[in-house]
Amino acid sequence: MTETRREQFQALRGMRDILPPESARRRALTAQFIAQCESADYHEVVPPLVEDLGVFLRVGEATDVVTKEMYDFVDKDQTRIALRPEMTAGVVRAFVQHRPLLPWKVFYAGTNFRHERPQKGRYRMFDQFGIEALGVDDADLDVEVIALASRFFESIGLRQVTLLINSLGEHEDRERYTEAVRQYLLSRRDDLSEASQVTLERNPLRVLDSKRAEDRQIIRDAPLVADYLSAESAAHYARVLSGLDAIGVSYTEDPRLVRGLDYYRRTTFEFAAEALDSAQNAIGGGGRYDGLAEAMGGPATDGIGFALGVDRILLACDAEGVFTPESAGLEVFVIDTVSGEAARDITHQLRAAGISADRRFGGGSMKSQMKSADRSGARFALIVGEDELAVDEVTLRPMLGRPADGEQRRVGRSDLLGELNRYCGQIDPTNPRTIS
RNA sequence: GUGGCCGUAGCUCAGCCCGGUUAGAGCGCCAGGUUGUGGUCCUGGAUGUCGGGGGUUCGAGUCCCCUCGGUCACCCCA
Repeated sequence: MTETRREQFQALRGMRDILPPESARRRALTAQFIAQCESADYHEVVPPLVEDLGVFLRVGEATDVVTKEMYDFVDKDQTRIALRPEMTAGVVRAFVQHRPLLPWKVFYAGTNFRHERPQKGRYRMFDQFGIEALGVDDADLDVEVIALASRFFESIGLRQVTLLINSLGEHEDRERYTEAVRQYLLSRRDDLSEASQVTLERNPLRVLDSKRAEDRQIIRDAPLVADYLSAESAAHYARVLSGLDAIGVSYTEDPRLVRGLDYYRRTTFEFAAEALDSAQNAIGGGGRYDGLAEAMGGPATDGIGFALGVDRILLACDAEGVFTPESAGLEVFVIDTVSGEAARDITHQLRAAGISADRRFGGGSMKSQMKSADRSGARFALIVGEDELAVDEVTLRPMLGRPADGEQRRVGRSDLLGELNRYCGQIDPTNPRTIS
């Protein structure tokens, strides 16, 4: 009765630990994305993880992301704050606060929180990266933004990605269209699924996204946005499409694509991974949000951006069997069967010289230390035993069977670095190598 | 938030339907075969709050309830 068991904690629901080697793979993915961004002159912005609740409410009062899924709470000073459910709102807030020169082209990579029921490819804590470009009304910017995402997917080897695209028109167009959809759906209200009838009340456009069989037929006959676009919106959209054609980015027009966030205007798009058979096959999405900066209290400023889901991209990569980067690999594993002092000193010396090295702590037999060396994947085992110690030498044993690494041999301690430098690369300490 | 399925060693799983001696396998791990040499092979070894709590029973991994977690779908979205 008095015996108490120590409670064992585990990660909260929907949150998980990313362990090696998966952690390195994610880092490599992000590095790829950053490279694409920088090639187009986008630079990183790092907004806070927490904002005033009001910032996120601008995302849309009618969206689930804001109404049901936000991690919001009252701070110690009684202000209402929230963990970000997405990045765009914070970035636009930052834009309004700092008023940078236009155009402002930024990228971000970070963690978001949404209190949803976890599912494959959907977690309560999840990473996204994306870009935002503010201050330009040119359709060619839409093309640039979309093309950047498209190039990124190609660069990591993803092939089965479909770009879905649509235009929701200007604010007024969208309003008129929404009303038309509402009227139409009301006329068929009794045929809609129960859930969609509820959705219809607060956000008619979202009904168009329903996956329920009974809704499908009705949705098919719903009014099309294209018929509600102003001449200007239609021209903008046409120019986006012709731009994509010109640079060879293929797309599928989807007149039902409405997307979940209220702030979208005109161009909207989504990337679907065809290799994913789960319902979570949207690996990214974005669009224009021309009214958002103004809603945030800033000047009327056009904007466009997208966000990509790291977890889902990786899932898609798994499904296609692509993007399996290998780590750089350990160069030397030091084995010391005497006192351990040589292992201590040599690993330090090698690392300082830019050669990656590891050893085993706690000694152990030659055999067991060799097993450790093998498991480490090291290119060379560097052996120090009684014999070597006596004559101030080490034994260098190639472990990977590469002909270029030569045969096992004895090397003088003073010649060690010179010998290894013939095989192992130097590390620039200001630019540590990453896995590629 | 709603519903289906699942939860047994570090991992993948068998055992559960038809309760009954020390709960198993493969992989991994450790050690030895090889008193200085890994990856193959052989031999041996360690490891389980059977997710947690309660109940039924002489007896529960096995049956019942609750709960937590996972998973899939819906909702929604990346």
